[in-house]
Amino acid sequence: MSISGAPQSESLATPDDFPAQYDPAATEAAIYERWEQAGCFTADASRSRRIGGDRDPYGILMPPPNVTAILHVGHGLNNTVQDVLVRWARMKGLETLWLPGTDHAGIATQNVVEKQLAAEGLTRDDLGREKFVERTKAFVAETGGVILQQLRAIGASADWTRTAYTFSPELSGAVREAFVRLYERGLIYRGHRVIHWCPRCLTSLSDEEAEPKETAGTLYHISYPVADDPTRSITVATTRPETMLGDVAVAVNPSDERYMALVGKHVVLPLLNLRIPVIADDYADPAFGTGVVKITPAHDANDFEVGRRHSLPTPVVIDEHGVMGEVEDASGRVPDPIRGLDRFDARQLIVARLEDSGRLVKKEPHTHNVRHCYRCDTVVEPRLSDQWFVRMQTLAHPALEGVRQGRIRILPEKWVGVYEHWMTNIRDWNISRQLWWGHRVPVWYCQTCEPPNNVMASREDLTVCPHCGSPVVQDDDVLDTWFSSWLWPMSTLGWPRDNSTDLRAFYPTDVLVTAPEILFFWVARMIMAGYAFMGDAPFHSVYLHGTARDTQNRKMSKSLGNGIDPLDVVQRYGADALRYTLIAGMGLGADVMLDPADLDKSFATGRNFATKLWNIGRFLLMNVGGDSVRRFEDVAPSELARADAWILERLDDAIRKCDRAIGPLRPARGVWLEEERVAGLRLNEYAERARQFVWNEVADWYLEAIKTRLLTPGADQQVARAVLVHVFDQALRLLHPIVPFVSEALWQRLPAHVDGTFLATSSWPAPRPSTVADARASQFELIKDIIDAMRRIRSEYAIPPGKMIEAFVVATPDWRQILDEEFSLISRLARTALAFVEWAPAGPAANVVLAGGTELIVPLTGLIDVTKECDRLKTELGSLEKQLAALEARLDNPGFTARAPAHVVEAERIKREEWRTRRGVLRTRYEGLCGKA
RNA sequence: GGGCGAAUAGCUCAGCUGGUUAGAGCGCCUGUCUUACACACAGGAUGUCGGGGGUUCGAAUCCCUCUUCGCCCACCA
Repeated sequence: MSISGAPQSESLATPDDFPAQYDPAATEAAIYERWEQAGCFTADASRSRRIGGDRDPYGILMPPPNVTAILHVGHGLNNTVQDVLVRWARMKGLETLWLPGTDHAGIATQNVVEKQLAAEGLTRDDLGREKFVERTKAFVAETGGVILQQLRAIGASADWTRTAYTFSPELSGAVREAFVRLYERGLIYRGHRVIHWCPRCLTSLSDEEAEPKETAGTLYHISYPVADDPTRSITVATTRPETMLGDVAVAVNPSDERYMALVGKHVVLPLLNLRIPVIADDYADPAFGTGVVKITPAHDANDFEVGRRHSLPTPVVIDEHGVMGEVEDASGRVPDPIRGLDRFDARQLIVARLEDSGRLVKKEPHTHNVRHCYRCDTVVEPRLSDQWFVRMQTLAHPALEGVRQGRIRILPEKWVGVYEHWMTNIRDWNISRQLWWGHRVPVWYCQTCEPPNNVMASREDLTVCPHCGSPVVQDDDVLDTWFSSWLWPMSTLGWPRDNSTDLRAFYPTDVLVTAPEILFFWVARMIMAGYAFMGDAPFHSVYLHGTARDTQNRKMSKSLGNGIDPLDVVQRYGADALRYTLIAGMGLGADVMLDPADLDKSFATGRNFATKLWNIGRFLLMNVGGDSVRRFEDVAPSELARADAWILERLDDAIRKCDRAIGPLRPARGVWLEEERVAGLRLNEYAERARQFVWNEVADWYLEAIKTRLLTPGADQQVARAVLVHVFDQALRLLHPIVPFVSEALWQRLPAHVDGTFLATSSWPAPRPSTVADARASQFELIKDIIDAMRRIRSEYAIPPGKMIEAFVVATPDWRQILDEEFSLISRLARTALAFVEWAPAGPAANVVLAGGTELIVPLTGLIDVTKECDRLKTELGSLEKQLAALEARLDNPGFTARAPAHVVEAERIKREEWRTRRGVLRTRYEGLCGKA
């Protein structure tokens, strides 16, 4: 079905153009195109109040997916959450910017292109740096950003006119500016130390990029004979025997009495027959292994520190590829059969040799953490090298305070502790990568000048030295991808241009939505950059959502093959079904469980809901059609029927609850107060209340209640139509952020729709000002109760659905009149005729006591077996007695009446009276029917 | 090793500051093609709220402890 084209006069639905099954495939793409063409998602910076406009701004920055990525369910989840918030804010009347973009993803993209080259039998070295970068650029230009197109299919209402890219000229300028500023502040330095190195990607990695994985390894105990006294030896324990070729000492704890006498003496390094000293250092833990630790400064970060403290040499025996060799200061340390071996093969050989020479004392299984490259999973090798580092401690301080003082909140709150712990123990960030794909380190070296003039960080490319005029060369390294990502909230808005309109209009933004995995990689660093460069946090809320998992609780991933393709879901059930299912199934921070093997079941919730919504629209249009409808605003309160009053009250309640679930737009006073700090962002609660309203209140009750009125021409018909259209319009608004497509499709067909207007840019509903409770609304509750009660009784006694029965009502005159007026409604929905009596007739009967003491009596003569009814009454009476006894005991308890809040006690008293009445009724019936108990 | 979190219906989970008879979706059972919807309607069943102890008039909710899972951090070679 196409929503465009058809003039209003023809919008009266026929079964042909309005099938019972909603067909998202025929609807969604066209709607999205119209939104985009109409500029619904384009933010107008000039309207931001911050630069003199008429609206409060609202901003969300899309976590940029890798430029080579294709959409997976994690993206779907992440972007759906953002889209719900953004659409909500937009409807709330804020000038809303959702800024999309991609990340050039240094290692990841380089790996992809290298794989392509490998398929052609080439390496990056065959091409050379320049050509390789050209090729990668071409690859990105050709295939990159597919994911942004895919995001449109799930309805993402991002401002595509502002799409950013971390490697664009603008953002590259920001990267360089940030680097130079930090360099000038002395916060970036060149460090010579042991860092994480990936021997496959041939680059260094930050601590965060080297992921620890628990591994079952072996702890080898090796005996090192004491020099000059071959009868004695000490035993060291290591998991990496191959590094012993680089040993320069063994360390014991200075307080360890076992080895005190040996400190200052030497031991002989097996295999090499090298004399190395025994040193005392606190690093050695007497309780671990043998208490002796071998020191290999070039191949272990801790050993490096020990070596530095004791001025030890740093022989390098493993090269950049993870192959054994005398790389640096290691002359004679790598004997022939070992040289040229891969590190793991070398381990085997060395262990074998130690075994042969009797030096291997013991092998014991040992599980420990081994770090792996986060991009290619290769075991990371600690490597001594020169890298660029950012001093983090000064940057961390304001970012830590920002969270502690409530400028920023992190939800769910359990992550606050994790954040604080990381921030207080923060270590310097290795930002240089030995890659070709990325922002080149903006540092130039002059061969002629003396330090410190020979090293220059510059905003502009340099060719000659500004000091001496000789040619300069640029640093070969590129920057960590995250060094551009951490500037995202600023760089995408135009930083460092101070006069950037977007920056002034939208910084700081509002909510950052992402997965907890990148809390340190990205979120914490963005906060630090925000304070460092803008003097303020980049957002006030961090929403960390869960992960999509399969039925075995495994994270969905490409490598496990247990993923769900969101586009597949969109194609089968529609984007709305995908979105609704994800939102409804996701508590704050909780994981979403989906079954990749049974999409039908996984997405039934969303699909069914979209269909239900569709059918309500279908009902409305079949009844109201193209006829003119009275404006709801023109309907006087006195014209409203009880059902109208009731549904309007439910609508107000739904709006309030949805608003409360989504929460405050931002902190009321700029800083989160204790009571609002955890408020909102409960999107599942919002979805649930909205669903309840539409399904359980509008569809199940209101629609059923007004069917007769809609079919009966007259003034009341017009009232019913007006209320129905109004209520459904409001419901569509309420649901639009979650199910944008079907809601828009239906909204466009509402009788009063003005051509060219969109639900996406219409206003969010507001509850009516709360007034005194409408008595007629609560009267409708009683009618509902009666119908419910009748349905239960009918079902319990297996009365055939078609059979009309009669019930007697004992009620006060007020209620009697109300029920009399609603007779046809009750009789239609409960298939029961009501007769009014002063007291219950004799004979077997079912009865129910309702609000206001109204008693409903259904004679069962001819319908049931008396013995059975006696049993049933007895059981019911029994359980009532029990519950009543407990209730009475509670009310007799002086502690309860004294300490419980008054309204609780009052409620209990009322309940006691109701139950006592009910007990009396049941007893009378029982005695009348079955004799004395 | 340190820190944090979770355990509620067959499954996935709500249940916020302790207070009517603990809820939803999916699944299951019974009935129904009731003129919007069988992707529906009406009704129904199922819970010692992980075990134990404590605080309280009152505990799924607060405290302690145990068990089992999960997450984060950490240089124990």
